[in-house]
Amino acid sequence: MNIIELIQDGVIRAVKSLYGADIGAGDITMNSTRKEFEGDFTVVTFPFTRIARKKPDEIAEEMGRFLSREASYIQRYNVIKGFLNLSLSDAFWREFLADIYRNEKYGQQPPNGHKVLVEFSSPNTNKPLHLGHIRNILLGWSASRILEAAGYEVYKVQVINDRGIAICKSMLAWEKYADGATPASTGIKSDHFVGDYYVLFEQKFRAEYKAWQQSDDARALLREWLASKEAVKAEKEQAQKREKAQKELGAKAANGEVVTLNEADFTLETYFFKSFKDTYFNKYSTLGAEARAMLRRWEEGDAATVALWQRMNNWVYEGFNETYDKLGVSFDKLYYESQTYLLGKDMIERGLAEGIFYRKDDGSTWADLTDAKLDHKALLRSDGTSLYITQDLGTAHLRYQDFGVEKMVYVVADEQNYHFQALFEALKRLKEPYADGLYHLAYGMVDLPTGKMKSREGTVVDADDLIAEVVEEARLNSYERDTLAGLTTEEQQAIVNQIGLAALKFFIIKVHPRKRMTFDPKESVDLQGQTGPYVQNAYVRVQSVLRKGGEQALEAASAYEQLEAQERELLSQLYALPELVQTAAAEYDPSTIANYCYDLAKAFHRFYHDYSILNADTEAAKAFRLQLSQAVANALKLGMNLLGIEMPERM
RNA sequence: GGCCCCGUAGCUCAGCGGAUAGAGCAGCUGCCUUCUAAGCAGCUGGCCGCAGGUUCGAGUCCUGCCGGGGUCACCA
Repeated sequence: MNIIELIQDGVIRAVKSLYGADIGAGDITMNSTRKEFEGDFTVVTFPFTRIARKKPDEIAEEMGRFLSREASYIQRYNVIKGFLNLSLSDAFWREFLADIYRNEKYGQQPPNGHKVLVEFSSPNTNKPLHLGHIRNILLGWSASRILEAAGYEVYKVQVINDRGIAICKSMLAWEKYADGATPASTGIKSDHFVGDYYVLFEQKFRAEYKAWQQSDDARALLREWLASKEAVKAEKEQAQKREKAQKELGAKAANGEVVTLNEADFTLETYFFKSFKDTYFNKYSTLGAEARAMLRRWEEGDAATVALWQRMNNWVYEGFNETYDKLGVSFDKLYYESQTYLLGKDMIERGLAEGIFYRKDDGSTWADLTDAKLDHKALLRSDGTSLYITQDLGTAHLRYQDFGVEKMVYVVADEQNYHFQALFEALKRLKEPYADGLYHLAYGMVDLPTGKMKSREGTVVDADDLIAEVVEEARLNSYERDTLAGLTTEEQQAIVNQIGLAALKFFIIKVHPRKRMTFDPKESVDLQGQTGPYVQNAYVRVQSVLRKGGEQALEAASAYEQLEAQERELLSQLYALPELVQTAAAEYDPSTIANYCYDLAKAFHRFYHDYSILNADTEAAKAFRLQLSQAVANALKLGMNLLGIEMPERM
């Protein structure tokens, strides 16, 4: 029995003995005592008023008297209104600390024999990784680590979208304009190199489109559309958009920014050509035709095309791996869409045979999910080719065959919530054995202080740039402080990396995944306050004390009486760690771990400031505080590692 | 319009149905001859979007409304 269960048991006995009623542990409201009151745990006595027919404070008083008499682990109690604050005995805390301070695994659960797969990152291969991917990667990695700590055997995978029209655009642009240039010949990081050709394609295409807009064909189409009733609707929409833009403008102007409305954005012509872009690409564009031809050749297995595809994708992978290395993440297995996109058809056939799915007259296959409050979902095109969900069904099944996992977690942005609901529902209806263990770890988009990231407007924050920036900031700070003197350049660089990445990672992970977040680059490189480096600093302070203290015989701690309130506070926080890890795993929520680490670091910084460890009044106090510091450092290291953040020994 | 998510201090975010709603940043003020000041302490700052309801007790649960976002493809 842990202490919480012991107290609950005591309360149950108290209620029985004092009021003659039987209650269960679930009837007891208990939390850790707020900092401003004395005590470790608090029992709320309001709920017992009906049973006891007494006032809450009387109940608390009677219960407190009972517990301090009957339960040896209770040292003192006090009553404030209906709250019974219990202080555990010094002996209890001493033994708890002696138990854990050497245990670097404290907080982790032993293996539970269950397997879980986590999919994250899963980028397209036409562009380098950006800030949105970083949130995805950090959440996925952290969720994986947390599940491991909760006892699961975890498999980390990604699905790489290596096929389709996007990569063909890069390929085509490279073929047409690169003149044989390579990442090696240009010295450009290889994924950026490929991304540059994607951007180049878009530029050339846009120029082509713009020129075409003046053609007779285009003018005729525009005239025709202007006469349609769609244009009437569009007119209203554009007017609304203009109004909204004007309002935002007003706000900016009040801030002293000088901005003007671009009237051309709100004309019907602009609207038409914007909405016509895809049609133009597919029906009129020369470049579009060439890109689609390339896609067709790829699908037919044309050797030269496949070779180019292979070559460019490899460049991208090489670049991605560099970024993953910098972020300190890795995967157990990669799935490539080019190899999985045909999977799933058999499952759909089976579903069709079993009457779970149905086929429309036009030959397309559908799932009717309306009774699950979802819609009808298309599973196969009328020509029998597969869709995104077709592949997802197949990939899920394949992964089950590969790893035999009972659970699968998909770390994917929340814009795909509906897709995953439909996918999970379809898998459930197919009676897949893992169907009840599916979870979509959905996260909100990352905005900038200036608004949404838009690739068209060049406001996308590049992952590599961002990492370099936070590390550089850490380097400048460290240089100013001059605390790393005596270390080699490599050692210093390693520490500066750890600090910069801690700032970035902590800044992103501390926000609850579900929430859309604003990423302020300026704040993300902050090294003070509620940040990763703040937590690291608490750990480093402990290491410094331990170094100065040398080898200590810590048995004297058993003679330490009268723990200080701040020591109890730290112990109480340490006590909460194992359950916190399990909750974080059950809820797939790394942000709680980040907040815990911050709270613990904060409490330690205060303790460190207010009390001397090495110069404590007695040998017992010194030994006890060394144990306590060690335990705090272990907990911080474990917690931060669950977030994918490394701890330096000095900083 | 239907469904889903969000709304807490000037800004970014915490907050298990329980006590006087908390941090950080920003602003102002103190503390380094003492274990690393990437630290500590103090001040300033709140109709927890609004309105009802459930409850001994609601920022937290329920309903409605308002505001923001997402999504409603034989795209991914």
